[in-house]
Amino acid sequence: MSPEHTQHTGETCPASKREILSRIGDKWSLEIVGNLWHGPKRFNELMRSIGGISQRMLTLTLRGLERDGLISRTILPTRPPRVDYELTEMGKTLIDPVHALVTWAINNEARIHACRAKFDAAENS
Amino acid sequence: MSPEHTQHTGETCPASKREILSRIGDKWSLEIVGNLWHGPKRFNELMRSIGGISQRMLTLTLRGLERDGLISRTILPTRPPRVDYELTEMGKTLIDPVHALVTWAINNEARIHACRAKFDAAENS
DNA sequence: CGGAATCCCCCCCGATACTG
DNA sequence: CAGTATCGGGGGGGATTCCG
Repeated sequence: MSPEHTQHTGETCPASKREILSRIGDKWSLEIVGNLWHGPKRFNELMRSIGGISQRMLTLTLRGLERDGLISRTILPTRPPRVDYELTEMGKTLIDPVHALVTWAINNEARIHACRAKFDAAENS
Repeated sequence: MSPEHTQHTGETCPASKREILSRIGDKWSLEIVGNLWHGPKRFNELMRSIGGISQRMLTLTLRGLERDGLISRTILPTRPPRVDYELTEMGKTLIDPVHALVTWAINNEARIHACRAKFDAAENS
């Protein structure tokens, strides 16, 4: 164990890295991790707080994250049934990197939209 | 300007954040940014170093990143023609967050595959 | 060399309906 | 409440061909 910080200043890393990145870097996974970093949430809680995700995609993405060991799924034997989703220890190590990316997105959103408008105007000339 | 670090501990940020995230979080954008953080590269240079990307997707993704103001495209009037792609100033601010994510992916790849195997074995029982 | 254009397949994903 | 099942379209993306 203890993969000791794989020295990696650039290139390398063929397809497997990309596989992992597209797993956690897809449209909904980042969102779910972002919505779980305060603590556990239930299915419909996630559904509401994410907004715009279909039941199907929420289920599928949660399954994928669970399969990868990033979140845990706990069934509470209450009535009505209740299921809590929570970041695992490994999942929690994702918080910092994801948070950095989310913060970047928020801070640069306006600038990006400005660039887009400029670019589109230029090519329509 | 100067969006001064948007305080953001969790939720918030509706659809626009997701739009930006899915822009840079798609299959190829992260890869391209990762391959440019050492300096400019040419089209076919990127093609080779990324590996597995089609000409079409490289073109499309580069256009998208250029449109968003994250990379610049410079045509050198040499013979044969030569085109350099390079991170813009805003693009360079992406290096740290992306690098964090890539490092995470590399360091957790083995563990994730182990989790997957375990999960798949469990449900096939 | 660095593209643009066309064709076409696959699968992602939303909508809807049903279950425990 | 928390899912599963099924259908169907839309577009992501590969292969190929042609251009400057």
